[in-house]
Amino acid sequence: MTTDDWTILSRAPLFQAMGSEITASLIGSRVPRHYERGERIFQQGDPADAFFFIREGWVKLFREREDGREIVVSTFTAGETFAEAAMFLGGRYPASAEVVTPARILRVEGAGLRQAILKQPQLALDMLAAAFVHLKQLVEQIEQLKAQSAPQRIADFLLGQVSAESGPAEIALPYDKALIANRLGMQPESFSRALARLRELGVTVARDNVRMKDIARLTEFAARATRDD
Amino acid sequence: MTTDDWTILSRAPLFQAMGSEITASLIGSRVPRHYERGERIFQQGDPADAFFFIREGWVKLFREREDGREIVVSTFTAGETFAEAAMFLGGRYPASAEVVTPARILRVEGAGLRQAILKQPQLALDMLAAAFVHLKQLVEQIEQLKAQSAPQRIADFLLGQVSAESGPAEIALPYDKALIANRLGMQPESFSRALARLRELGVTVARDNVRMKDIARLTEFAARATRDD
DNA sequence: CGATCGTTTGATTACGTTCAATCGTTGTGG
DNA sequence: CCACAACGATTGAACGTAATCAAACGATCG
Repeated sequence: MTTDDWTILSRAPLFQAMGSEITASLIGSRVPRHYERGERIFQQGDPADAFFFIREGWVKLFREREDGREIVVSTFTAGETFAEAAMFLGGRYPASAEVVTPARILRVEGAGLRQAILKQPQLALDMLAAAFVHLKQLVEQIEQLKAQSAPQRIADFLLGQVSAESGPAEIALPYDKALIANRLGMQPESFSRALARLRELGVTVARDNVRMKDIARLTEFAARATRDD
Repeated sequence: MTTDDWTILSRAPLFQAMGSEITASLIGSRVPRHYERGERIFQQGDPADAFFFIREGWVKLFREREDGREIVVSTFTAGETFAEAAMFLGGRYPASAEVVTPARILRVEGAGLRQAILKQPQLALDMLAAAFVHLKQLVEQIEQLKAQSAPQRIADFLLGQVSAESGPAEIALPYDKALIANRLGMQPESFSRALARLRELGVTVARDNVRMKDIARLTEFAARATRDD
């Protein structure tokens, strides 16, 4: 691992909580592995014996249904850890994970971590905090799905990619539009059309480049009920 | 608290993990309070300084939107605890809770618990387990919302109320149909119609009484894609 | 240059929402 | 005790949104 790798890694809440010695002993001489787009990291039902840190790229977490469809539950990117909770309990992964862009990902075995916790209870609190963050995100996603129309969900998604709270902004879509569509619970065709309809609110799209003229207006639109414009 | 109260309470995973001494010291001489239908337990944004154990009745957990609509995120019933994670981190409740049937609920202050954890790290692991269970449930709900039609979600809900895996079953709906509808992400009218359409699969409804002729068939229906019957 | 993949566009359909009216039950007050 | 509100649930009709099926487009890659 390069110094850069370490810097970014130690910024992740979980590693920050662990402190550098424990982190170092946990990771040892392991380095992030390169993944190609489309590679599986783990499969729904596999024994959950490790969690992951993303150094670069994007990962999708999804459920596989009997009928073959995939339902994207969440996406993660550089600087984030995922599957900590599942690993931690030593059960089985409740979903599958796959790389959606070229990526570098560090796999961290869970065995050591479980021991570390018994020695340093504060660590458990931090893991709980991480789990709670995911929990809140899922609750918000449920609210989104139940209460917002397709264009509103897209607006929310776009707003999640910007830091400013008003004024204009320009971003690059992080991954395939079809994947965004799935994440937001709609078909790619619906995504395309709904995104086009956001033009009325000052959103212009060229390839994966999205320009928003007025963040505040978009925020307003995402929050309000469908019935009023 | 009666002996019955204690029996049921100590069956909850969280209390089971704590052991009887810690549980006793945490609860002291507190007793479950009676709540009327419609009473608020806490409000989205309140400081999360306690969690709750349901001795009797049903509780809904919901988000309140700017436009006044309520989005039900989850429901809980006798023998279950809720809001542990939020309380535990000492932040604020991310949703509101309200009693939907006459109920008896025990409020447990969080301050003591946080201290107990630092003394008994295993407890943190158990709390993490509880959080993970909720996490899985939310993931499943997201899958439901994204992948299943209204009748399928109702079928899933009904199946969640029965213990058997095949054969016939008869249950009472636990609370208002309008609330079930909201929980499943649809309008009461849609619920009514969708439930009626389940008649073809051997589901007959009279008031809040639901009789299912063939659990296995219903399970099959809930899992398969909408396109095929 | 042709093949492939991701995206867009078009036409049609189906599902669920919305608005509205009705029905049945429960509970209340005259 | 009955009449009548009040509420939950159902039913009907019209509408709207998104899904589906199908085709075309554009960029990328071999």
